[in-house]
Amino acid sequence: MKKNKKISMKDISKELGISITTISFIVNKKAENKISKEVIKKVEDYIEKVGYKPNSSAQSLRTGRSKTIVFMAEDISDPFFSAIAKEMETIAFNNGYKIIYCSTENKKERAVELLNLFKDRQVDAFIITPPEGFENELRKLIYDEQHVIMVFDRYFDDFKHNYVVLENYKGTQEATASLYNSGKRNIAFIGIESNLSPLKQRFEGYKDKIGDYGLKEYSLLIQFEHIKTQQGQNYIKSFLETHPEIDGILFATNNLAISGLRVIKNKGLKIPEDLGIISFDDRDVFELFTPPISVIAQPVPDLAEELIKGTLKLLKTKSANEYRFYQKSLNGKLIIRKSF
Amino acid sequence: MKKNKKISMKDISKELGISITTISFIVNKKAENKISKEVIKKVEDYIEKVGYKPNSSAQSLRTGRSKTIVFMAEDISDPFFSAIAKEMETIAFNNGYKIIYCSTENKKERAVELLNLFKDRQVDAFIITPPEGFENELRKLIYDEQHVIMVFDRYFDDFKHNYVVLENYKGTQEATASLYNSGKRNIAFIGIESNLSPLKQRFEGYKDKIGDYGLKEYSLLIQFEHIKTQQGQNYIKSFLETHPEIDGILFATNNLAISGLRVIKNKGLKIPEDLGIISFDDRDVFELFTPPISVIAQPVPDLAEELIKGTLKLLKTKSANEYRFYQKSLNGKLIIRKSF
DNA sequence: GTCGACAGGTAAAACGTTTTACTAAAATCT
DNA sequence: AGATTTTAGTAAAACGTTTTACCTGTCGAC
Repeated sequence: MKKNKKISMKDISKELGISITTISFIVNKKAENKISKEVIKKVEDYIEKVGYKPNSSAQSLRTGRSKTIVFMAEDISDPFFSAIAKEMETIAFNNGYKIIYCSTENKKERAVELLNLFKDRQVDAFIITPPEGFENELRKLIYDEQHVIMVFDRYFDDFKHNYVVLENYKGTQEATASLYNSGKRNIAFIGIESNLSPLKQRFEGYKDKIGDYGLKEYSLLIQFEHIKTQQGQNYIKSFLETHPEIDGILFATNNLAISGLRVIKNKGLKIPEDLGIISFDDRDVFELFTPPISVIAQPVPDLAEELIKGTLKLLKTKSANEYRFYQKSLNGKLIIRKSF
Repeated sequence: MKKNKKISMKDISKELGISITTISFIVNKKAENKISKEVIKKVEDYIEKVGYKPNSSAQSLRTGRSKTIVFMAEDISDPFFSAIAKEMETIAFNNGYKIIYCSTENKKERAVELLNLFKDRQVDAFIITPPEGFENELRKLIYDEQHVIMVFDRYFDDFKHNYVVLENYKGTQEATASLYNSGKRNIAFIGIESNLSPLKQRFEGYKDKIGDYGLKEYSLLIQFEHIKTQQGQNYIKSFLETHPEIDGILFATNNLAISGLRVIKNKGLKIPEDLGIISFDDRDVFELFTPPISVIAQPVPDLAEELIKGTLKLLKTKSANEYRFYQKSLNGKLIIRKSF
């Protein structure tokens, strides 16, 4: 059983007869034109030999930076968010950062609670998927408390902030068009009742395109909490029964589509003959479904890269005291399968 | 713009004319029979008023404990692991712990690298899904370096350690039995070529049950890296073509089943008429598939709860210096749908 | 031979806690 | 009343870094 005393700079200092300051400079690569080559070599070799690693708590305490980023997702067990999380992880690690994840469940109170938990815990930056009604908290965080905040998936018009989002409007426009081009003329939109930017824009994209074609609008907006419930499925069911002429559906999110597909399956409707289907967000279930469902996919690796690189950049420029907003909007990708 | 100076114990001390020691005792609820009610009240009120939160870096530095747990999953974007992660998160938070996630991709080198990254970073415990060939590292970690390690999903016979796993053997026994009971007599096992305990035990469960029935064994073991690839699908395809008499398949993991279902779909085979199917691990795609696929589901919330509660318990008893192994084995749950 | 510049390095304060050992005053015991 | 214990509290060291300001010696220039 190994003697488990962690080695510190002081130990190295004593052992080598070199001051702690010098060790620190060398460890932090700030020794270049202050310390002689020989001393640097000596220290580096010794560090290598004994496997010294600086104590990160002490570093955080001294510098006020913890090399930690919090990713507050809507739901970290959702395939979309967990895929994003995984991509970010790697890049963050390679830059010496750790990521802590948490889920808001799209509840404002939960988000506030989590925020309070982390705010005073030496976190360098937040990547946040803000739930509805979170504007004011967010604004305070950014403008009053001056935290580094990257907003993901949605944004707010009323104040400037960093964000990485998707071109949602374009996405549903394209989706609606491809449903139209396959011959569908009674195209419905099933979305979520929400003021969040992506959900509104997806709806707008649909409406505008439908308007362009001079078609009739059919839409069903479901409350957030019913997306995955039986209740939600009931809404969809009666919506379809009220409008039997509907021959195409655009689902605003993958979870919505999954609920919808359950209903369609139960009712014995045929895709694509009775109903053309397209959904936002890809998931393996869509590819495996019979028939495979067409989607507007989000470019997960690109989003994740923008998110984390953007955040890292903000962190750098912040310490350089020249702050500029980081705002990116990426295009979705239409994947045509066999569902219309 | 608020003055952003963080408030510290020293500030409170000065403001209230009370020593830092006293403040510390009160903050840490160790004041009970040392400090008068009035002083406690006064300090608590003030803390409440100014929203003081202790600096966690300083706490970590002083105590050597960081209140951080690392969860090294096989792949954090896998639905199974991300579901586990999310459940653990909440419980950990409520106990004042943060979780940092990372993915080994089932690669030993990656795991070692991650471990080195975290080992010297003031982490209180590790929850690890060890990749193949990780035994020795793990043993060192536990016995030489005396870290708090909880092993998840798999375990090793050669040395004692904490774990939370599933009753995999029972699971495939049951699965094989239900395939048999539905009339299938040429039941194949499609698994993964691996020495990891769950994969071996799942295979054993199948083999023993098949032996009990006096049936012929059919099995295909795929390498880890081919599970999700086209290559893997090709293996499955030719396996099925070599043994056209197969009328039932037990898939050892969900990802394997997904690859298998793609093949089955492409070949135009009918489930359950041509082929009865059952898979390990539930996923929404199985429920939505046509026909819905039966599974042995893992009890995710229970597993997560055991994992995190077990780890927290180890952390407590470790500081109390009475260490006992925490070993739990939970039962899977057979969910019969329409696939045989 | 004095001045300045530079190279190579160090001492010590500070970051914000926790915790040990101590004290002064009050209460209790004998 | 004197000794002892209890109550209520505090001073100061320590955790392991980073960073500022300083020091010492050497060399070249004048």
